Amino acid sequence: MTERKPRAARRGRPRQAEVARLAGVSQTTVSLVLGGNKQGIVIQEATRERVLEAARTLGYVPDPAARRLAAARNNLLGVFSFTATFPTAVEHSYYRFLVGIEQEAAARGYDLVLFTGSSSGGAGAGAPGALDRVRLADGCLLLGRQVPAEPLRRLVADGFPLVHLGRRDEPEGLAWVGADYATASAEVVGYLAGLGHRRMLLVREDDDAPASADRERGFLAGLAAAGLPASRGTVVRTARPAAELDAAWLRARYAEGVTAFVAEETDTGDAWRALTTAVARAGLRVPDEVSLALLGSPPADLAGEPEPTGFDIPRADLGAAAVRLLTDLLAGGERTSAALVTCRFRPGATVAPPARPASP
Amino acid sequence: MTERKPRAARRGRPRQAEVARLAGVSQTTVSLVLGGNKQGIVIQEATRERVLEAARTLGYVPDPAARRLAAARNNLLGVFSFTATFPTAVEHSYYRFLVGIEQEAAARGYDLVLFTGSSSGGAGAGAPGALDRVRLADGCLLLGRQVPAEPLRRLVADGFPLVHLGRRDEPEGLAWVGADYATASAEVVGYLAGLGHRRMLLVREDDDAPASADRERGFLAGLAAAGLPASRGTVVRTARPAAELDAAWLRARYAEGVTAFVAEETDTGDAWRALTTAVARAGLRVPDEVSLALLGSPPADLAGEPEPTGFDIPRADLGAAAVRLLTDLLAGGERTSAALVTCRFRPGATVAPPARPASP
DNA sequence: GCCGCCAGCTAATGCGCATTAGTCGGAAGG
DNA sequence: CCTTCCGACTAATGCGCATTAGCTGGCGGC
Repeated sequence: MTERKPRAARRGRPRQAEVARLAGVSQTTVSLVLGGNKQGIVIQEATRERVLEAARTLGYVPDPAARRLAAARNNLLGVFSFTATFPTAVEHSYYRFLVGIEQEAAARGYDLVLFTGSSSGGAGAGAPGALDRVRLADGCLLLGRQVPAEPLRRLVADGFPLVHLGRRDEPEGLAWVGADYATASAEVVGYLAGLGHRRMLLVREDDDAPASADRERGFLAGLAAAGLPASRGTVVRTARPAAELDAAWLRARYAEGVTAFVAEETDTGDAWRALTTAVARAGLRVPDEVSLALLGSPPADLAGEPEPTGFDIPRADLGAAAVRLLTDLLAGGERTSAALVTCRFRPGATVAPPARPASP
Repeated sequence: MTERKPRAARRGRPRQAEVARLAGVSQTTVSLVLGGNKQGIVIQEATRERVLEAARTLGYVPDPAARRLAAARNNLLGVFSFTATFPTAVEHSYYRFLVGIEQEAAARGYDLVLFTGSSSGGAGAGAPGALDRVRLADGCLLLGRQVPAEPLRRLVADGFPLVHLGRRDEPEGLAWVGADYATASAEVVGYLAGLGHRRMLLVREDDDAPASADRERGFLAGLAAAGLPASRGTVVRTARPAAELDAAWLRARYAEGVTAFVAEETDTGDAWRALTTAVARAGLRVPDEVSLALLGSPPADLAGEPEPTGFDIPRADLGAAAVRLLTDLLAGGERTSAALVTCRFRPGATVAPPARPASP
């Protein structure tokens, strides 16, 4: 008469009560044995064995929701992405991150929850309350820029462990892991200077993303380190590089003694594209007459071209670092709120010593 | 005295009870109002408004864990992989699957759990009980061949919803989604025949994977459909294609009137590799003198080569189809246990009409 | 004038687990 | 011989929500 009539089909997923029955102990004991027994309650080895055996027999796996509800943890890390990274041209960037995330998570004994509709940029990410789903996991990795501020703020305020991939200062207290663009950019400048370039230019888009600012900072630091001057025209900001950086412009700079042009990587790769086009139209040869460098990776459609000198963002490392930070937060909650990973210098084939002596 | 002393800091997140108090109703009513009230219980508009207002005021957000606990489902689909697919050369195959899986899962309102250590082929996949972790999800997708039979059998026996990507007959009752290699292979043969080829060969590795068998079946069916004969030597089985299929062998076949060589895709791509190498060494030109076709995708390292004629496995579609099947199983459990997705023909550049009339 | 009924709620219960108070049968102590 | 204590568990409780049984007060019907 007291027949169990579950509301939703239970799929035969065994619970602790079943394990307990099989082992001839109470549900509490099962919880104690399987949960690591942080209370230090003494349990006989034989009993422990019986419970473990029973659990194995039944294929018991704790219910994450229940666990969560009872204020424990799941060994689940969330991954939530706000940009439409999955199926588009930028897809590899997401995948690379994922590879690093996956490996590090595995190493630390966590499984991953991919919050869908987030990575495909579909309805999911924008829907109200979408971000709240991450509360199922113990903590969550965030990627992308278009983060809805308000829900995020609340999550952070509630103390939910979150780590953003990429620098992000927005909600106070949000942890992040970024690439060290500044150092890598300086390194590229150093390389150019070492080859003998005395005058070089940075082309960047006209926004104020931290990533752009960091690169400019590094670029200028690199110049300073090499003892090279920076004038007004050393950093070129343009919203429409394709239109403004034409052959004439490039020739003019070349005539002024500029022998190396450096572009920042952007979503579209437009700065780099404009630069290569302009050089070609100006009839200058790379790298014999003009050296070109790219502060990041080339756009996918330019894969066939000669490899640009510059640096690569170690996406996998970045993902791994983010997982490390997140699990640290979970473990003890150091207030370690940020970390930088270093980019790898890429020699490439677009840089050579300047052909003619630099003008004064 | 009855002061609330939560075990884990409650982070000040409001719950339904708080909303209820503020609105002057019961927690049940709040749940009813906010939960969509699927029971059709009548609630006065004024009350509804008050509740909504209160919820808004407090910034109430339902706790997903509690919600899932109460509803006895997680809205979680698992993804478990047995092969070391993640960081290796074959990585794209895994990624492609994932793209399709992700999109379809998102469309159906499921999140994904990536069981780690499975896809990275690390300790995870092999460890005892590793497969049991999937019970955390409502159902699970399986990829890879090296599936531990016993745990899998139990899962299936327990009625846990599982779908394997790729054909698989092993444990009776396991659902799967595969690519229709047979039809696609026949199509390639038909294409060759249509161009005038009268004698062609299939090179396959010496194992009995369903995938290989299907291709052979399709190949032979294609021949039959074109009214072409198949003799003993029409299908070449070899465990070491690189060694056995040398220039001499190829020249001999060519002398016999074979104008088209077809290779099956394998993990390593060795059959295709051997074929192209042999043709080159034999001094024959592709596709002018000899046509080559590949039943599948070329290995990644041969990406620069001319695109092989053949077909592509629609991995994303396959992933999506698998999710569809799995969610159907979850929803009502049709005993739909298998599905095939069709492969896309790829014209490529390694096939042309035979240069000389086919010998009898 | 009593019954039944219905609209509009509320009380109670359980999901699966972790945790906190016991409980119980001895062994040690006096 | 009775109290204390301890080892080894178990009973009970609550997490936040959904769901299912009520419960209540008014109104129409006969």
